[in-house]
Order: sequence, then structure tokens, then C-alpha cells
Amino acid sequence: MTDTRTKLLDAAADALREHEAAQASARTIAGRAGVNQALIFYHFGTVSELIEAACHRAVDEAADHYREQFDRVTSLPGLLDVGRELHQRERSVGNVAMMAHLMSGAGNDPILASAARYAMSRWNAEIEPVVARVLRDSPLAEITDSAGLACAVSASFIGLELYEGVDPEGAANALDSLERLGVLVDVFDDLGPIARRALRSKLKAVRATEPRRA
Amino acid sequence: MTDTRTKLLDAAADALREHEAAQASARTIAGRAGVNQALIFYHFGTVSELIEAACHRAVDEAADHYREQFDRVTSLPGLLDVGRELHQRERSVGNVAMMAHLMSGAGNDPILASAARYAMSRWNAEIEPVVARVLRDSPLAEITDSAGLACAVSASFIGLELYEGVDPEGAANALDSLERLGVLVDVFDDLGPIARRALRSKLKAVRATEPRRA
DNA sequence: GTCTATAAGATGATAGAC
DNA sequence: GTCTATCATCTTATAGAC
Repeated sequence: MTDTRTKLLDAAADALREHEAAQASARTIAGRAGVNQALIFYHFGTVSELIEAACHRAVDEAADHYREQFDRVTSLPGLLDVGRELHQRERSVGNVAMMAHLMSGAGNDPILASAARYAMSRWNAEIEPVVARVLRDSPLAEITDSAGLACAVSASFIGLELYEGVDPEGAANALDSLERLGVLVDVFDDLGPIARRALRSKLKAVRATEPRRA
Repeated sequence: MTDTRTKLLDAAADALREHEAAQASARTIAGRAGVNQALIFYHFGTVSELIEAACHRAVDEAADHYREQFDRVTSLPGLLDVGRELHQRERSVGNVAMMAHLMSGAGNDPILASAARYAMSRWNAEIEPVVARVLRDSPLAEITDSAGLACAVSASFIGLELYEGVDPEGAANALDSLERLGVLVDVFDDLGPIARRALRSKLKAVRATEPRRA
């Protein structure tokens, strides 16, 4: 099972996970895998296709790993707990960095773009039903759609990862702030009918004065 | 004023603003500027230093442009309004893409990293006092610090930009969801003492069961 | 300041021996 | 399947004429 193909897939994923990304060239990846550079083209055709395959495998593994944890989530605090664990694990493993570099390079390379699209859609497919289930009984269900929220969460993860590479301390502060803001949602659910009524009337006012675009 | 230096700065910024980024090489930038490739090294030393200078200029211009608008903000809805305008303008101009590519390349190149650090700190310096002023009289001031929130907002902007390059529709949905979530904060301010009390007790409970890390 | 020419090296990819 | 050797092209950067 540790044949050349998987060696190359591992090496490509590692290259993207670490600082490099721009240095994810055929020669460096092959060197990392301990195999000849020409084998990349024999097995995968192009470097981009190797990277695509590596990311495909990585995101599938990660999503599968969290599936049952997601299934057990029934409350928003519970979702935040899984999210925090997921963020820390994926970050330490380097998968978030991989995604960030993938999306950043998507502008130049259509193959990388399709890989990025697959990765994001895969994560959203996991997150979206959980968000929907958790918000179903909350007054928040009336102001947000779960699909949009899932996208927002994914995008923010990516942004925080990039930000962390530039200013680790600031990124940690940002994450703390977001977590504390999550308490706000929690309080809302506990407030019950009073908040629900206030929210409804407020929403009406906002929708009247500021019609949504397009 | 349209000398070679500024021509090169313009061309470098444009290269980063558009799809390319990876193709922001000395030759392509010089070609875009309509000058000889060797002049980049004469005027800036290295390609990275040219890019750094271009980003420095771009973020200074943009931040100055919004300074007085930020100063006029007194409420959270007002802040969201400016944020929405800022996001759309900076996006259409391409500055957010520039930042994203800058941060993505920061891992490889220490000069790009310092440019990214400057850009983020510059924006945070503008946003942070506004957030602090707006939240001062809100019960939310007790659960979030303005510095962390400012970082979170900046990072999320970056992430959304990258996400938009991969899935434009999803990014639009995400932005809509976040905007609608902003109404939630608005409602909180209007609820007054009831919410304030509920929030305080909830915070106590959360802090007791789940001590913050490090 | 601006140009040409060029060094010195990395890149993706292929041909062909084994 | 794997290797060596190689192509054509791109890269940053410099030397030196003007």
C-alpha cells in the first residue's frame, strides 16, 4: 500500500500543509517522497493533478473523521465545541493551511480551482445539516439560513488560518472573541418569548428600511 | 509624477489585484508597466520589495479613504453600513484579493510577510477604536474586546474573498447570513436591562463550566 | 536612468534506456 | 514502473554600454 502513488500523495499533501505551497514543485515533492521526479507525470499527468488528488484524499479523510461527531451534535454550544476541536486538530495537522493555499492558487490554475471547490463543498455538506438541526428550534432560524452560515463559517476558518501565519497573537484574540460572541446566541435561546418578539419586530423594521439587494 | 517608480508600483498592485499573483514576476510586472525588467531591481532591489511597496501604498490609500467615514460611525448598524460599502468597494477595486495573495505568500517570503503584517495592523488600527466606541454602551462590551473583534472581522474578510474566487454564490450567501446575524446584536442593545441581566448570568455560568485556555 | 545581454538556476514535461 | 538525460521555458538578478 505504500507504493509510489501514495508516497507522492503524502509528499504533495505535506508540501501544501507546511509553509511552502509556492515551492510545491515537481522536484521538491518527488524529493520529499524519495522517488524520481518523472514519476509524477507518469502517475498523475501534471503536478496540479497530483495536488488535486492529494487534497481530495485529505478532505475526504478529515470529513469522514468528523462525521459521527457532527451527528451527535444537538445544541449550538455542542456545535461550537466540535468546531473548536476540529479547528485545532485540522490546524495542527495542517489541513486548513492546505485549503488556504489551494484557494489562493485557484485563480491561476483551473485544476486547483476545482480541487478547492470540491473541498469547500464537501465541508459545507457536513456542516450545513448540523447547523440546520441546531437552529431549528431557535428564534435565530428566522433570520439566517443554514447554508449561508455554513459557508460563512468555512470562509472564516480559512481567513483565520491565513491571518495566523501573519499575526499569531491577533488570530488567537480573534478566535477568542468569536467564541465569546457565541454565548450571545446561547443567551438568545434561553430568553424565550420576550426576545423572540423583540427579534421579530426588529426584523420587520430592518427589512422595511433596508431592502435586500438584488 | 507618472515616473517609472509609480508605473511599476501601479503595475505590481494590478498584478496582485487580478487573478494572477503567482504570475507576479519581474517580467510580467515590467511588461504591464511598459518599462524594462531590469528597472525593477534598480529601483526596488528585489521583486518582493516592489510588491511590498505597492501593498504599503495601496493599504495606506484605502485606510485614509475610510478614516473620516469611520470617525462618523456612532452605532453598530452604522458600522455595518460602512463595512458593507468598504467591502464592496475594496473588492471591486481588488484590494482584498491583493491582501489575500499577500498573506498566502507570506509563508514563503519574509518580505511579503512583513507587508502583510503592516497591512493587517493598519486596518486593525482603523477598525479597533470604532468597534470600541460603538460597543462602549452595549452589554456586548462585557463579553468581547474590541481588538479581538477587529482582528476577527479583518480575517473573515480575507477568507470570504478567497472563498468568493472558488464559489461566488456561496460567498454571497455567507455574506448575507453574516449581515442578518448583525441584527441580532442590534436587538440586544434595544432589549436593555432584561437582556443585560440574562447575559451576565449566562456569562457567569459559561465561565464557571468552561475555563478559558492559557 | 534606461537599455541590452546574459548569467545561473528552477520549472514542467518528455524521450528513451532498462 | 522506474530511471537518466534532456528540452524549452521561465525565473531572479547582474554587468556594462549608452
